[in-house]
Amino acid sequence: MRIDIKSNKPLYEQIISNIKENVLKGYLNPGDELPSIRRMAMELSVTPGTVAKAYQELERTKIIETIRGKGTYIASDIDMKRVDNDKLEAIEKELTNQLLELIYMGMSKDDVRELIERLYENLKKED
Amino acid sequence: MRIDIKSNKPLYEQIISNIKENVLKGYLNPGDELPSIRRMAMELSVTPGTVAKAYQELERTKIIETIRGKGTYIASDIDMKRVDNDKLEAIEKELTNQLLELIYMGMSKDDVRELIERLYENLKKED
Amino acid sequence: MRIDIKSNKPLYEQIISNIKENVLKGYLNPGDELPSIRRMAMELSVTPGTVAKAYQELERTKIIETIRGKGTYIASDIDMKRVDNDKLEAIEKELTNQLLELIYMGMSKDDVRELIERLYENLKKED
Amino acid sequence: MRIDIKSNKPLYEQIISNIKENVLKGYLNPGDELPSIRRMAMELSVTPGTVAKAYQELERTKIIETIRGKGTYIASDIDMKRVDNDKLEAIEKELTNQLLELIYMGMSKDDVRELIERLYENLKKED
DNA sequence: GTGGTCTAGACCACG
DNA sequence: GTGGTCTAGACCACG
Repeated sequence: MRIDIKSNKPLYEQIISNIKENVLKGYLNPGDELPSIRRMAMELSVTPGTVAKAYQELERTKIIETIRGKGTYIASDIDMKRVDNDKLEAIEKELTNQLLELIYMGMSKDDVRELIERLYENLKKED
Repeated sequence: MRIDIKSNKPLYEQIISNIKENVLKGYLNPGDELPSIRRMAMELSVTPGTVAKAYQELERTKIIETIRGKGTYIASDIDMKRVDNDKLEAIEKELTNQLLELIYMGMSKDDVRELIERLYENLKKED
Repeated sequence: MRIDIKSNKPLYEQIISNIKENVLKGYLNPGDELPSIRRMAMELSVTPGTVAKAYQELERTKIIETIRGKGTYIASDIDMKRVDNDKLEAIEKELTNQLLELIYMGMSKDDVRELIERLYENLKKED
Repeated sequence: MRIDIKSNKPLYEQIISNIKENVLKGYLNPGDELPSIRRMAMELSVTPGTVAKAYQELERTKIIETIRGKGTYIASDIDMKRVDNDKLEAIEKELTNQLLELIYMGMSKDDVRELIERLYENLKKED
């Protein structure tokens, strides 16, 4: 698991994306224990507050569960089928902007299709 | 042309996206004059500096041309075929994150494909 | 004689540079008559005020002479040997900045030397 | 580091030139931290916005890297070998104008050569 | 009229 | 603490 300190994407969001990706790929499964906040912070060379923020957000969206005094775990009832319309709309807006950029860089519809396909495949099991 | 004051996306970036989208859809064509900074600022209820920042960014990427003391125009030699590898890489990263979110919302590969197709179509001429 | 409306260099300065260059190359000689302000303005598709400003500046630096009611001429006693220390300092500063940019673009000392040589040659008689 | 408030050169451009010059001379090296926007603004008696504009421009050209919430640093992979043809053309035009001025001040080809040589040397390590 | 720069602040998210 | 965005204005050169 790696973090890019130079990215303009906030560190805590990078941590969230990373964990979600690991769940999706099957590297992390329901019930698996996550490293403690301090341990994870050390591994990534960030402050504990940053990891805490990521964990809180993941807990809020029910991807992980914290058992006080024990540890943090991937939620046992993790459900990937909840649809959040507000969020969907936001993602669509952002996706639209990125498509716009791709088109401005000279990509044809087929190029875009292919790119999406490729990115999608990279996300499913095994990097 | 509208701006969403509540969006977490900076106003000047929204202006940029809007203009790019209008060019792509054919509402704005090479040589067309854009509203002056002050006029656009009034219409959008933002400060002139915010519009100026958007225009300057568009100028740097060669989408518009400004003639000091005269006005701002869609570039006559607008070229959408320049490829910028650094930028492509950044877009791929962001796209990956958005795909991730879509999958978490329960979308199948076909759903994603369909969504992209739909967004793409919305970008081409006529909303 | 051409003017670049898109340049960020003021039009009147472009006119000044153009005339100076023509004198240097021998296309314009002491005593030669320049087009009237209105005529020059039409030829360059600029407003007469812009040409007037250029002529005034050239007159101030003794490169041209205006004889009221007759016309404007290249100064008969044009002297290219006046040294203006303030101006020299200003030019040195700007030159330094441009050298800086060239070095940042990867030019070696020899590359720079060669470039200057080439530009210098282009300035002397015959383009 | 000094700024000339009376110069007709914009303050933020002066800041940019200053930093580039310091990098070239080896006073600033890859990884070095730059003063924060506010600190630099105070030292130069300008507004933070002006320094921010300079830093952003330097970031766009990959000379510095900023880590949001942490600070601004000289790029670790600073690369001076990127060639930008549009920019080169613009610099050549400006250089031509400056050579023109030098010739008008009575400089011979040798004088010009010498001047360039001297300016070039001043740029390399140690003032 | 136009765009460009700048001030003197404010508020924000991130760490 | 840091950088990023934005306001509400000012002044400037150019045309």
